Amino acid sequence: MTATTDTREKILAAAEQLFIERGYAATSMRAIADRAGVNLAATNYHFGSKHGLLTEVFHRRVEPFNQLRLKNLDALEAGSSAPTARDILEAFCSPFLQGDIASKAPQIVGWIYSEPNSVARPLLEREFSVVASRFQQAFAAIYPDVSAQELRWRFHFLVGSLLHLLRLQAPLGDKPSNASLKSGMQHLIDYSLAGLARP
Amino acid sequence: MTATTDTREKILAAAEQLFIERGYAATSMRAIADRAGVNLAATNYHFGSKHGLLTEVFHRRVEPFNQLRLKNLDALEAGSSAPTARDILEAFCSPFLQGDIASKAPQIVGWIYSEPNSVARPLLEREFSVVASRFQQAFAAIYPDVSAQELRWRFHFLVGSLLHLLRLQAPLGDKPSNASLKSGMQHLIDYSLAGLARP
DNA sequence: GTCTATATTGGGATAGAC
DNA sequence: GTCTATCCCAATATAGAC
Repeated sequence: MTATTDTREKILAAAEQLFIERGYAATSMRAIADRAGVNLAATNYHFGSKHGLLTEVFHRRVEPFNQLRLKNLDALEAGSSAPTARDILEAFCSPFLQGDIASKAPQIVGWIYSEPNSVARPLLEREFSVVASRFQQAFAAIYPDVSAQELRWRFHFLVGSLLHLLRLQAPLGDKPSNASLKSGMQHLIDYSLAGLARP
Repeated sequence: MTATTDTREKILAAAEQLFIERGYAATSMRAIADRAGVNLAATNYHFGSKHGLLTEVFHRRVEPFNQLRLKNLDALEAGSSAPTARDILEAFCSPFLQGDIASKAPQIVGWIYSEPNSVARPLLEREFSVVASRFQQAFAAIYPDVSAQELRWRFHFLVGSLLHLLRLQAPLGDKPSNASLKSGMQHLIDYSLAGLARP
């Protein structure tokens, strides 16, 4: 690593943390530069603008993460036996637990959905539309007697529960931790299966 | 109505709309005053500060809304026959559909949960902790064989699905409307019942 | 690639006239 | 209760030296 990428990385890490904590609009470039321990001008040199920095912060976590989701799904569909709903659900959710690949991905994804539409929409469309469509198709193959519209609703509610878990990690009153995310994900899968797999 | 309350109301309505659209941090007092058609100084006169305005915008929608939820629950528990899970779920969700009482409440609630913790937490604790606890108790009475911890998770996921519905109104790809909120709420209740009512 | 210094704009809040 | 005018500070972004 040269000093160049080092500065870049420090800015990205600081911005990521502050966006998660305070949101995009409430985070200033000054605060980012301060926490990164770099000069204010370096932020604009490397990313052009605050919005450019936002795009990069989001993309570098979510892109490899979504690749992993799709790889999981490919593996299931290439298998000899047809995947179960639980298999698909785990392919969709479990990457959030693989800390080595995307330790910050849960918080990044939980955060971006909470931004106003003007901020979040373009990023969501770009990064998630393929994944959402692939996984909905996978569920559709399992439940041929459920209408596409009904299936979209069920998927919608699943995503809502997942995002709420990613954002708060534990129910109000409990204190969040890495353990509670892992445990919560198991609860989520059991809960969601009941809602997804109805006649 | 005197001119006084009129100005107050115009500011509240404008702030409410802008907070929903852009979020708290991205909304300036100037933008609020402009949209309300009042002078900038009037905003500080009536609410002291931007944060005071936020508190009032939130409270005036959510307070009567939560009262209605609790009234619904009281009525159920005072009835001769024991309420079903569906009864309780409807008591919790249906106030979002009563446009005359709380036409903006769905969007307000959907929005406040998306604010950073520093903004949202104090408001959430103040306004929702009683309601959440009452409804969890009601579910606990129905499912005595499910542990309190497990029940908190299920309630947590239900709230996540509900908030996602309130925020986006329709699945990605569909276009949102009042009709889709109403229809979505029925889908949500069926979906959530399956997750809540497991052995 | 990184710094200092600064241009420029917009923010929240208030003093004081009416 | 409402206005005008303004204070003071923080924001994004860039110019230009090193």
